[in-house]
Amino acid sequence: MRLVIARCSVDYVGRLTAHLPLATRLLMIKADGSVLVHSDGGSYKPLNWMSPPCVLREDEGVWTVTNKAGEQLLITIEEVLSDVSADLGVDPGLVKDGVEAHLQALLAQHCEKLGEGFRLVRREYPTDIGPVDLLCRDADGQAVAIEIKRRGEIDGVEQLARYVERLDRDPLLRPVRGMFVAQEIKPQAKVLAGDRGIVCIEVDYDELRGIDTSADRLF
Amino acid sequence: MRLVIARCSVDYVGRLTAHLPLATRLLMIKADGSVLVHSDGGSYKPLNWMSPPCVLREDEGVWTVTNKAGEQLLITIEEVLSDVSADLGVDPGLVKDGVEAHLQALLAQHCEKLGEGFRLVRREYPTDIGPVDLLCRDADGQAVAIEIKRRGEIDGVEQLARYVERLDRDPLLRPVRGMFVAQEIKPQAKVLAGDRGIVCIEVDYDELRGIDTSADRLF
DNA sequence: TTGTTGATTTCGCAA
DNA sequence: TTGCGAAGTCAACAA
Repeated sequence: MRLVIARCSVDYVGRLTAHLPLATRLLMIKADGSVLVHSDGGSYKPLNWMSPPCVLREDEGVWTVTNKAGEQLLITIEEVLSDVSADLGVDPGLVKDGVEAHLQALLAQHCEKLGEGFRLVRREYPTDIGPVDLLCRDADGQAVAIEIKRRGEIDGVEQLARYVERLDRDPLLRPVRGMFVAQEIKPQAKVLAGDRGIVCIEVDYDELRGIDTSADRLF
Repeated sequence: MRLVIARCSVDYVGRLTAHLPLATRLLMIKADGSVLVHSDGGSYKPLNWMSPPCVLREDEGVWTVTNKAGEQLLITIEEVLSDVSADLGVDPGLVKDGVEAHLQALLAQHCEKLGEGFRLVRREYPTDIGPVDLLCRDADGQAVAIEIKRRGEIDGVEQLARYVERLDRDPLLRPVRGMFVAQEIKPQAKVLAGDRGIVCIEVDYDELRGIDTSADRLF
């Protein structure tokens, strides 16, 4: 990795065109040739960048970064204030825990938490407009399509409503009801769900994880 | 801005928990206190980070970054390989040039590209749930409501369906048909559009831009 | 302040 | 490879 602090202006021509006027910025050049232009603030997103794979050509006062699609990042360098390099090696990578996939896995395993007598038919039950997270049968044997989100918003309800509409056309499933499950459901989503005849359930991730852990610890 | 290259391990506890094993990485500390942990590859997204506003506490071999919500980034530093600082000042910021707006302008000017004999009634035709991008009349004089997106997804189809439903209540327009226009339309959006009786058209932005340019150059 | 929408989204998984 | 949904999405903009 190479880190250059320089007074520069930057132009991007590709999926859009964008321009950065002359100012002092950090230019980060990674081992794969990708370039990031960072200012001293804002978020983790650079002001401008070129994603790998791409090629950096360094001319007198002008850097040209080009990718396969022909998109270009033009960096005009007025003055270099600092220029350091280091060999970082390959990163072992991030280990995550606590995202939607976990929630879905936990609920698939403990679907009785969603309603007494619930039995799982399958996860990722396919429809022709995409898979629904869980398909269950309730205590009466009626089909229940379940959409799981970390945070329940209006889109998720619409999405589930479409799934239910599709699944309800299947004579082997009909009648199908919908259940919207999330750690937290926004009021507007609840209203729309009510309109669509969809039940909303808010679940506690830590509690579910606890159940799972305690079940493991029985042995 | 301060740039530290160090052998370190990183733990994040907040909206999720995540761990980075010991490796050499770049730690970027911005003027607003935010911290980014970058590896020498991947995209512009850091391996881990803390967004501002947040506070960095530096102890012997351990950095603790905390934000208002109580989320924490713990950086355990084994060895510092480089440590440079620079004053970058405030960045004047990015100047963008949009694609979707341009696409709408081009199609308003060349709506015959959407169907033979099409005439523009107006851009941003108002309804009580928001303006539809274009309203046209086809060769037979029938009203056509047109929604333009850069990329056509399922939400856009729903949006257009709502517009068509509203406009169709107007006796001066009825019957109104819908047309969904984008550079690229996803298969699922096409399926839903078919269901809703909406026509899908994929247009070539570069070609349209070319027509426009050549038309300009007649003079 | 809160909600909604777009992104040069990026990222990960599965067909 | 492509498609699709999630993201610690982030960030801009409107209400």
